[in-house]
Amino acid sequence: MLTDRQRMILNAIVDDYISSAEPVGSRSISKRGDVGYSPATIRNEMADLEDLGYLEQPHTSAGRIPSHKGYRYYVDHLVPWNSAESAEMGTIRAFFAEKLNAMEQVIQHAALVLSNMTNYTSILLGPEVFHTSLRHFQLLPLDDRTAVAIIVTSTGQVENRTVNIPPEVSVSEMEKVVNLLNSKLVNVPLYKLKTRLYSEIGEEMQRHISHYEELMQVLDTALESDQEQRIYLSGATNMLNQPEFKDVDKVKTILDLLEETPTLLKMMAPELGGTGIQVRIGTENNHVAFANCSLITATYSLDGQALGSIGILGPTRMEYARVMGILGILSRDLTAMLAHWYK
Amino acid sequence: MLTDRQRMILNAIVDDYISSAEPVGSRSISKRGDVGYSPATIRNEMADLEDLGYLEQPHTSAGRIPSHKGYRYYVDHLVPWNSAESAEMGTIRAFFAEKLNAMEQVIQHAALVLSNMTNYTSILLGPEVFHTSLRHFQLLPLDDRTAVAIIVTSTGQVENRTVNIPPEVSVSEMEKVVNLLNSKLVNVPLYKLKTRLYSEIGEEMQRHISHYEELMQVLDTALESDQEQRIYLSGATNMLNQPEFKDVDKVKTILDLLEETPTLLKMMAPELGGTGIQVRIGTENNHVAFANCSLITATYSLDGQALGSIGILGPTRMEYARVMGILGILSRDLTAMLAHWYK
DNA sequence: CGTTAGCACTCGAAGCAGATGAGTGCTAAC
DNA sequence: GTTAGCACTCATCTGCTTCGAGTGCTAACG
Repeated sequence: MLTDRQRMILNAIVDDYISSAEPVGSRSISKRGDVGYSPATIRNEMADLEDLGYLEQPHTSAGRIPSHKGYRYYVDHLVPWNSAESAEMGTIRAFFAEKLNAMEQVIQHAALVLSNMTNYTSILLGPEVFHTSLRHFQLLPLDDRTAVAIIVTSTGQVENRTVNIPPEVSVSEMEKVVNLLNSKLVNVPLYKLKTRLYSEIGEEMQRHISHYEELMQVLDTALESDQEQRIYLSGATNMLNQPEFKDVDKVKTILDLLEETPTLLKMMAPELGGTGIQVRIGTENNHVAFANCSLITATYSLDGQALGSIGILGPTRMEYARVMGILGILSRDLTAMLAHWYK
Repeated sequence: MLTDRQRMILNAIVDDYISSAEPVGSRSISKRGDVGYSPATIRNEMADLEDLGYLEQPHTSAGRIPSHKGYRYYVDHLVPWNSAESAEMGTIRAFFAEKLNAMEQVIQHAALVLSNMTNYTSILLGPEVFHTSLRHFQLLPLDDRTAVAIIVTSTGQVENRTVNIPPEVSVSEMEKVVNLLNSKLVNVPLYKLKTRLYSEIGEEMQRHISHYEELMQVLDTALESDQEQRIYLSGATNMLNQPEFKDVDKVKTILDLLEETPTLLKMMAPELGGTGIQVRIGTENNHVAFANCSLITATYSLDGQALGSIGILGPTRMEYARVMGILGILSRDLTAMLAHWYK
């Protein structure tokens, strides 16, 4: 719908604004050289672009800045898509070179690397409990009344929970039960554990075990899956580097939001059909506090099914191209790594 | 060294400044009522206090604000010591009412409660590895090449580490070793584990076990104690509420420092002889960035030996009385809880 | 002699006026 | 279709003034 020249100018404006954070005027676009027109011509086009809603003017005699619609167009049509062989590649690959074992560590480290590379805030969502399964279950007695329930998942995570053991239950009985669980529940997805516990094992347990009720209660709390999905944040204070957040109040509302796990979860939850890289600009994140922020997310997956997501939060004036490139590489590599993990 | 009246006035000034964050003038002190003198008299005393170094003037015709020395005097001699039965007590006790099991959870929760109650930043240092001992050791095989080493400590913490098992070592051998470890190393302090491993068990193992070298290597990484002591931060963004930190740059350096674990460790490390509540004002924290901050810390202990510490970081203009009261109560209760924990 | 009233003085904060200049929109010429 | 020229706008900067909170000093008071 836009002419080539309009696209070119819009592109130049967004680029300029991204790096300068100042409204950009017709003269500075003209001087850049890559748009070979005089300021006047550019002014005309800018006026048109403003009418079409791609640009905004903070006030009459200031330069133009991209509107949300402008950013959207930029992201959808103009981003220089140099995902191929970027300089970033090296850093990311180097990060994978360190041998890291448990999935959790990988994710945590990735968050750090991301925020350092981009100077924005990175948000990583751990592999969903949804798709991980039980690899091993164990009860370690601490004393005669308490024990630690240990759940090892297929991604190598180890979760533990302290449980109270009712006095009536004997150690040998506990052992029997644990063996039963390990033989029957291994490879069952975590979120199905509790239902399977009742449906498949209940009957058998009732036959062999006294104090069925009490034991079930213990197991129930033991298998309580760590509902709060792991979220890893890194570089939250990078927000403070951005000139648009030099107002403490604004930044405070954002940082406060970042401490609320549920909000983050909602934001980061992988879109249903959404594969590839998603960009949500300004109000597209459904939160007023993020009106001046953009969130770029990608998912990593196994067998084509999204397992978790990685994201970068920054100002709407964000280095979309670079960040999208980095996220693309990282999500691909994470996916590859997962596949390898499962052999 | 100060006269009663000077003390009274200093106290009034600090109190006023703590709640208003504005330089306080002679008139406002006089109007408060609790100092029954005219502004002129108070002015004279203020001039003296300034000469003595307890007060400062931001500029000639502004009110006075307490100097570091003034805060120090206030904290040492003037803080209304109402630790007895404060309203805070309820909140803290309520927090302990929830039954919480593992030490780790308790600490984490305490950090949250502290920052919420005070509106400052809370920093908690977990129980030192130094004084916790091994309660149980376990190796869970994941597949034929890897296993999870699980260490349960006397404080109920569960640490886990993934280790690679050399192909030459058989499962039954591993079991033998684990049993040996459990029979010999339980109740040994964590930091002594590795030396004990070599001194006491090495010999015996060499007799019964083939592939001694390889196994030792596995155990060595498995017992590697989680060097980085656990630090729990809460309410870091509360810093942004303080008017003295409305300048983004200042707050950024502080928040950045708070993300550096080593720095925090150094700051929070329990003082050697120091028992009770410690207050470090401004530059007494050895960090320029904390020049405008005060850190109040207390320790919790077992058998008279400090295990960890709890602290509140806020502006030098801080509600010392309240915070010190809260920290006092909480540290006492944590200590009591620990004693109970060990029975 | 300690306390207080009075007063001149200081100095930052707030408000205002004019200058500056980046940037625009429009018109007319190329 | 493009561009040069020009009048116009408006945020920002600067210097100036005013205002007032607060001081220090002196002298008077009980």
